[in-house]
Amino acid sequence: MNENPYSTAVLAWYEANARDLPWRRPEATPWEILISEIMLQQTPVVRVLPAWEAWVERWPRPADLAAEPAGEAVRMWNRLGYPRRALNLHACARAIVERHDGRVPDSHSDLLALPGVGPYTAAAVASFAFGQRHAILDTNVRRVLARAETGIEYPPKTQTKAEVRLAESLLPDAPAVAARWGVAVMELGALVCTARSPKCADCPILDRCSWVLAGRPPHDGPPRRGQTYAGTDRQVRGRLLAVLREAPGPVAKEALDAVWDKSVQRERALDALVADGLVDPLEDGTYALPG
DNA sequence: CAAGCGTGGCC
DNA sequence: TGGCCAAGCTT
Repeated sequence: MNENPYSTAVLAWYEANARDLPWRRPEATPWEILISEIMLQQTPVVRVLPAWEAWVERWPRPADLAAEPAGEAVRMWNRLGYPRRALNLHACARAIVERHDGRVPDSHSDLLALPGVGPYTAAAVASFAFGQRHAILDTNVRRVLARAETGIEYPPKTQTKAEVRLAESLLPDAPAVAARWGVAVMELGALVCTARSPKCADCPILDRCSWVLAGRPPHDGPPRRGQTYAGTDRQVRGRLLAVLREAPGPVAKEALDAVWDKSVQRERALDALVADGLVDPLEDGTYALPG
């Protein structure tokens, strides 16, 4: 068998422990899987589940979403965070209709050309939706490989070429097995080999984990970058957009002004939202979600 | 390439 | 309590 030293154990563990997520079911369509992958970017599964259900019910095919104004996607995004992704998904739908006859493309390069689809998401859709052989390297896999292979607690802050090479070197040869392997390692990172308090007692490759064999040395080097939020433009953007999402139609400037005291920062945030295409300034001085 | 981009839950 | 973290992408 053309498998890496972990694959049998990890695949068996996945069979027994994988969560029953709707986008993993056999009947899930490539479009549904693409929606899930965009939603899951930097967002926990538990928060994605209800949003995903609502989206696939309302827009079961790319053409259904493509027929709507972008603002409807932003409104449906609700509080998932990073609302730019709603715009991206809407633009994906229109690109898929215009360039790919309404079907999610199956080639990695075509996927990569879609808005908001980067190397990870393109590989994930090609692998999970179409059974192709691509290295899956997300935050979960990076952490598992850092520990199991490299023997360090956390991967580098930014993804390195060495990590990509490592992930590729571990990829089973048969596409179907490779696809299974990719989702299995992700799941292992999500459920067992977690960032804080990993559940090593439940790990199927504990006896081969370089980090454990080295005595679980703590992370050294610079502290990992923390995200600040309170008081940032991001928080202001979030408040401004929330007002627009919750309103049935265009809102007056005064309603937006009420969400933040500091006018300079508030105006900067609003301008940025307009520049990003998330907010539409209307002729009469009111603001709306994009048409 | 490092910074910017939302939101909420957890320890 | 508050920093950390969550299936990244874009510029």
